[in-house]
Amino acid sequence: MATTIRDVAKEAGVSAATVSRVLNNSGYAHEDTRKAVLDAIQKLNYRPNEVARSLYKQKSKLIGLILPDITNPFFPALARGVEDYLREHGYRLIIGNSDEQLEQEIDYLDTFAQHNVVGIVASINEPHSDMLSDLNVPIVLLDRTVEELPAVYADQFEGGRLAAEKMLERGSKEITIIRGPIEVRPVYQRFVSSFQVLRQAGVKVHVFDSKLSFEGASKSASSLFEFYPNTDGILACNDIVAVAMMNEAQRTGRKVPEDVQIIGFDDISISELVYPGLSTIRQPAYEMGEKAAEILLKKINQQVLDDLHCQLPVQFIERQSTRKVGE
Amino acid sequence: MATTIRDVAKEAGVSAATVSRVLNNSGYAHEDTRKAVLDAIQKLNYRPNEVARSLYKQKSKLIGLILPDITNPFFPALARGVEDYLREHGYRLIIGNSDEQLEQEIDYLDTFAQHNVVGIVASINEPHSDMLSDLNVPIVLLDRTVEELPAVYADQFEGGRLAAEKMLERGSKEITIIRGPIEVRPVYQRFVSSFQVLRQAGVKVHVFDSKLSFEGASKSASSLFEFYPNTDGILACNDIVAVAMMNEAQRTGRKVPEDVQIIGFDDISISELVYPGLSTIRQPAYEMGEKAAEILLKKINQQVLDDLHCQLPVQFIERQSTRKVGE
DNA sequence: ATGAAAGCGCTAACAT
DNA sequence: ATGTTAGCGCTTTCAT
Repeated sequence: MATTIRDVAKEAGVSAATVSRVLNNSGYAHEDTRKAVLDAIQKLNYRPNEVARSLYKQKSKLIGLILPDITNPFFPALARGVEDYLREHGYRLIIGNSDEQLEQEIDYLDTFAQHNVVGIVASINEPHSDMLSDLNVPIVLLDRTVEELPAVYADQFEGGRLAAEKMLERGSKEITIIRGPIEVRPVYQRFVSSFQVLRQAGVKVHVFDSKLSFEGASKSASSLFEFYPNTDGILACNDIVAVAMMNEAQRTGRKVPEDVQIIGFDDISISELVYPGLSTIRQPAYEMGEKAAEILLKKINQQVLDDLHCQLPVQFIERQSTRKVGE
Repeated sequence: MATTIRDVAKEAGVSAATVSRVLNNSGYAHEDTRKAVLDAIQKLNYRPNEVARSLYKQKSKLIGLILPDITNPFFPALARGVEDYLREHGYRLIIGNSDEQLEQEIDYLDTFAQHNVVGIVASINEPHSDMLSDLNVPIVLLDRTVEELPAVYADQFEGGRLAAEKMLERGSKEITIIRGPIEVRPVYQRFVSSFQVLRQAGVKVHVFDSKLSFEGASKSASSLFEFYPNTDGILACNDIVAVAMMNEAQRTGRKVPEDVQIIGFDDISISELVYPGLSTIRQPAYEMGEKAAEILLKKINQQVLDDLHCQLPVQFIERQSTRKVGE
């Protein structure tokens, strides 16, 4: 059996209440008793039971995190940002993968409530507002947005625009945009933005669909050049898809970037390691996670938020899958 | 305020105890009252407070998971396996990244205890046995082993051997083994095993060190061919490192697999997507995670384990970074 | 078959 | 400055 606050109290020759006071630095405590208590705690290696604490205070030190799929490298980066920040502030994470499934999101939200989480960070598309207000717990959206909730995300329109412009500047004339699932908002936004720029520029543009997953990317890649053999520029919806497309380009004897240029989205770690290095639009995933955590803690501590929405800048990272030009 | 068991009791016109009974299918309950309670639960959308439950029973529905670094694609695969299995059985995950740091591992173990977790899955090298027995909670090691604890891992010796043999069969004569950090046991084991095979075969073999991370891989890759320019075969400690090396090979004008063959380890998702496709030793990560979860639940439910250690098979996955031979 | 009451470990009023 | 008491929401004897 773990040591309880009573054990400590007995050891120190005081009451449980006193122990609680020194533990929480609340109320008075004579320096001597304080020391006695601290000694007893040390001696018994006592750690307060968070569950009991949580039951009484109706709030835990737990924070819920919902991500679509931790298996997609973009999300672990977010998660680490969240975790590292929260951890330093004494909070821990209950984590759940939703696979973008409403049902699973709800299921986790439910669980979070049952465990008295004090806050939630979530990458979900349509927050179930009744549910959320029901929980009555601060939430911040990550990589997703909705008008009324705090959110941290990267500038998708700028990202989409940047990708298209850089591609244009580097001379591609027949560009295929790989569009991800339109239900995933940020992915759709970057598509729209790229598409607009390309259209206005008057180049030839194709739209080709792909899932965001590894298998999906691989599958769609295999038929890209059957549909659009003259593609000389690819704007991919994320880096995974970009890498798959780059593979297919090379496999079909095309040179990258000479014959086909490719720009990805996200800047996941692997993008730097593949050959040729993948040019991409960087989303500052780790920082996004940190920022979301920071905002969440502010809300938890009732501090006022300067802005509900925090948009982080994206950045064009040029590597070797595009033809560098003097700028 | 969330609805409590008393609200339900009042609504159903019974006592809290009765509600509890129907909730847990324990003790008697007349069919009529049972129905009344169920209706009330439905009507009030009542969900029992897991924290209160956990406090009384001294055990939660939470399971702790410690991973070195979720940012390394091998671990999310494990994590998903664990999560998906546990989830189906009503358990949730508190997750923590340790960065292989003893201090953080202990920190999380502590947290887990404070939250009354009923079990732990951990990828840690030296379980702090005093601590662990202190928690008095079942644990299963994942991707790591120690004599006395249940563990799930892939056959590292076989993996190392396979990689070396396949490389030999495919004709490389001057092989560089990229050795990861020797403190990480499985990584060390695969190295030893490969090394032995290569030595016995009498080919020229170099050993070159690298970290397992993206940055580490990239850094060490950049000087590989300065040290061993005549390398015609690379055995990498994991796929990330393999991809980095493959990049460097191509960057320095070497053809893969014609001039240099490369075999990785893990078979992370991206390995299929890079060009050329990376031949590798597959560890069944997702299945490992599932298996660990399964074993943990068995322990939690006091069932007997057939074997303490569960070793899963590895497999050589041949793609295009090696020269296929008729076999 | 059901209810009353105690208690899981902790904290916060309230006394002293 | 410190102790006593009640109670967070639940489960489980023990009565009835």
